Parts: sequence; structure tokens; C-alpha cells
Amino acid sequence: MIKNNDLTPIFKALSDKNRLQILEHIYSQKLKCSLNDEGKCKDKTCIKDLSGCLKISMPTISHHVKELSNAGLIITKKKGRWSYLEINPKNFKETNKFLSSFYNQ
Amino acid sequence: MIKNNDLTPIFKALSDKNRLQILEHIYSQKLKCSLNDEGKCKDKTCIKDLSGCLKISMPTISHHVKELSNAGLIITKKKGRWSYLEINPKNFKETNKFLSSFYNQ
DNA sequence: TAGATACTTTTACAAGTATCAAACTATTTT
DNA sequence: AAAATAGTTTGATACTTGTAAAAGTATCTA
Repeated sequence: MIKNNDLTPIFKALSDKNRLQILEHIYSQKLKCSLNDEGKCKDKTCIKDLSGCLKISMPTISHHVKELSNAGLIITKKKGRWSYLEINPKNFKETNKFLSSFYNQ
Repeated sequence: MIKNNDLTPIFKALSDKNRLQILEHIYSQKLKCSLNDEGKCKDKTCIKDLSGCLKISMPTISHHVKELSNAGLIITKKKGRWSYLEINPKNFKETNKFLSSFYNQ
């Protein structure tokens, strides 16, 4: 039997379209900026950024970000007034390892 | 931006502990039997098998199996009275591809 | 054909969740 | 110090979901 540290909170966090869009925005922002001239734009997303992209209110975004953070999928770093968001690769990798156990071998 | 065919139904299906146990049982049953003598035990799980392992009623198992099936994570093959269940690797692979896009590169 | 077996569907309900408005906190600017 | 900015927390509400009992369907066995 496959080892079973409970991944359901991670899957639950991933099972909402707005939350997936938040993740994609965080990731693509980082990607976009790493291709640009050095220092031209900050490579981190804050809640306000997301508020401009998604069609949901700030309290709802704040709630979703908390869910993603609790699931260990993102890391939140408070700096001044802003909460900067980053992808946390660790749990993505762990989840992949779990899923691949169902088709490898 | 990462391509976005909606994976939320898959994540939703994976976000329940009983459903993960169902998947693990289906997979480990197949694994166990493929290591045994040929023909000694059937390598497929049916609802009754699951009913013996999990502490939930048959209607509930039936419901969960339907969710997993709707999400394309398992395939159900009816034979006589039994519904035999198999892992469908396709959507596991697709999900892994999606998740790895958040940490590769 | 009557009963048993293996599910599935329907119904009902308690618990959980996504959402927003309003109020609140913390930091920065004027 | 007052106003503005960025975000969080607290209700409140509509919706979804996990669960099982009861009833229904389909197949097999005696």
C-alpha cells in the first residue's frame, strides 16, 4: 500500500477554479519577470494584483490565498502593506510523487 | 500562462480520504495479484471488496466510485453482477503534467 | 420462480464552503 | 494627525457535499 500522509487538504485547495487561477498568476508573473530586464518589474504577486485579474472581491481572494497557504502550496511574505505570494514547490512535488505511484510500474 | 483545461473536477474527486483509499485499494489489488501465480486471484476490485475494507456503507461507496469515474480517474466495467474497477492512468498523468508546470524551469 | 447477491438511485439531513458587505487592523502618505 | 492604501476578519447567505436508510434494478442460484 502506498504511504498515506494525508494529501486531501492539498487536493481540496486545488479543487477551485479561482484558486488555480491565483496559482497560475503567481507563477506566470514570476516567469514573465525573470525573462525581462533585471529589476524592471517586481516578480512577486500581491493580493491587489490578483484583485485586478479575478472577478471576485478582495475578501474572497484573501480567503482563497489563506487556503492555498494552509495547504502549503504558496508562501506569503508580508512586507509593509503588501503580502507577497510565492509558489512553494515542495508540496507540488510531493503531490506529483503520490499521483505517479498510480501509473508507474 | 499555463493551458487551462479545467482540472478542478479531478482535484475535487481526489480531495476526499475515502476516495483516495478506494484508489489505493484498486491499485494495490492489481499490484498484489500481478506478483502472484497466474490466475490465482482476480486482479480487479469490485464495490463489495471496498465495502469490506472501508468503514462506510455501500451506497456511499457507490457514490464515491461514481465521482472517481466521472473525474476519469477510474474505469468501471460491469460483468454480471459485479462492477470491476480499474485505474485510468491518463488523467493521473495529465494532472502531474499540470502540477509540474509550477516548479519545472 | 423465489430468494439471494451486487449494486444503484432516491431522499433527507448535517456539515462544509464560496461569496460579499461591513467593520477592523496595520502601514504609508500628505 | 488625517486620509489613503492594502489586507484581514466577521457575519450572513446560498450552495455543495458526505453520509446512510430505504427502495429499486439486474443478475445469478437453488
